[in-house]
Amino acid sequence: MENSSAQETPRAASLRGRQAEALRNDAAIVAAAREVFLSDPAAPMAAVAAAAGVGVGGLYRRYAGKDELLQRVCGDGLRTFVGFADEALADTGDAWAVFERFLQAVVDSDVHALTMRLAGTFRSTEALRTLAARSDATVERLVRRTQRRGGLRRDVTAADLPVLLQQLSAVAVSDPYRTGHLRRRYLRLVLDGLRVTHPVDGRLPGPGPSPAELGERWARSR
Amino acid sequence: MENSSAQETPRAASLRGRQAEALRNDAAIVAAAREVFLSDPAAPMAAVAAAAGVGVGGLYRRYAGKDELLQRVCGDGLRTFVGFADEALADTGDAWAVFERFLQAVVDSDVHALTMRLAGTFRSTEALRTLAARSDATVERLVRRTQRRGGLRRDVTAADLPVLLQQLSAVAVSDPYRTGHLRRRYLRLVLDGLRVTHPVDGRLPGPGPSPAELGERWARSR
DNA sequence: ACCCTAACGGAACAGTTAATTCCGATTCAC
DNA sequence: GTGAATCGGAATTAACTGTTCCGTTAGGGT
Repeated sequence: MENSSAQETPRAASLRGRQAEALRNDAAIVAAAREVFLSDPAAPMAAVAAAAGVGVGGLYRRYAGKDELLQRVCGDGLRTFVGFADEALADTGDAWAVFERFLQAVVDSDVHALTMRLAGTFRSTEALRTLAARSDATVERLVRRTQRRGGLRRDVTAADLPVLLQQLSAVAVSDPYRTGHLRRRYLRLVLDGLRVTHPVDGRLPGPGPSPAELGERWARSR
Repeated sequence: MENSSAQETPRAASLRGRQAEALRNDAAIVAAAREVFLSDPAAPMAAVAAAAGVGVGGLYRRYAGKDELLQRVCGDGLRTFVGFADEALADTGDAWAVFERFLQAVVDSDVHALTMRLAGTFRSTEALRTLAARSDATVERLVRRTQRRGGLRRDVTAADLPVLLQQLSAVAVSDPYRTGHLRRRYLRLVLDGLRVTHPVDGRLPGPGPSPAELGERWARSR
């Protein structure tokens, strides 16, 4: 939806005619790419073009190749994610409620499915990795705060969150609307497992995911 | 591991020489297929052959095509799953403990990952669908019993289980051993969310997955 | 009105991947 | 020693998909 990273967007002023079409296409392409790659991370460029109502030529005029398009989409997703996290951290209301809303927002916006399912699909960039690192740091702080003041169980780590989100994003049916509903359903279940008002029988077994294990997904591929 | 459905296995008696090799290959192929397709449902036949230490020719001597091999592996998995479910249902011990062990076993044996990740990959068969139906019925009974006598929260349905298992099977790192550990970790989390000794704030939102939604996965493809 | 040019759509090209077939070599059974 | 069963893997064939190329179109400046 939004275009945080101006891809050399020409002065956003309202243009008309051919240039207006170009601008519309810019938006359509990113939106289409987001949607298409979301439902199939390995989708062909032609599928993106079709979804955007554009010829493949139009794609290549803007992006040097598939990698670049993927990086753009993935970067947008990561930025949105970090946005949610920052927002949550800035919210000093009830810690647990904030935490819940944060996950809710991430799940609803599908950002995580996007970012994670795409990682490993294309050559990552330094910028992307930096962004990911910042993301991790923010989540880390959020988790700690929620443990301290929000009743989040102590035996989960920040590294568990990406994995939990990844699991949630594995829930998918053909109807995107229903998919959203179902994900919310399982998120609630997970949240109930995460908040331990009354200590349950066992600590979570084994250590959580290590940075290396999470990092596997960001390894450069190809 | 086991070979419930005798694939016209020649009288299991100990043969020797060439036929012994053939028999060994039979086993190696199924085992290799299981392992390979587990880590990559779209793996090429050549990968299975290599893992089995057999030429591709050997594969095609036994299975008419990839579909048939996939059906075999998938069927084996489903049967194992049903086995666990039956076993659980027959166990009249502490209902919750039995339920926990059941999920534990399913997750550990990776059956579900196998069955679900493969569904949709190949042309299903009537036999497979029948087996799936029986599986559903058994799980349904198990869930109801656990709700009645084991403290399983009332707002989950039997249809939630496949989805939860699917989510768990989305947890995967390169090391299969660690993958098992991590899955157990998140299973515990889910279990904590499933058993509600103390009522939590909200009922699970929305209706659970409908049979049709679950069935999508079994739709014939290709 | 009339070109020039930017942008467009999509056909054609080239490289890759993977299912399946085929065949010469191998090895036991008799 | 010979034949039939089995083997391994090269060759074949069919799709698929990223990318390039080019003829067409339509603003917009004069």
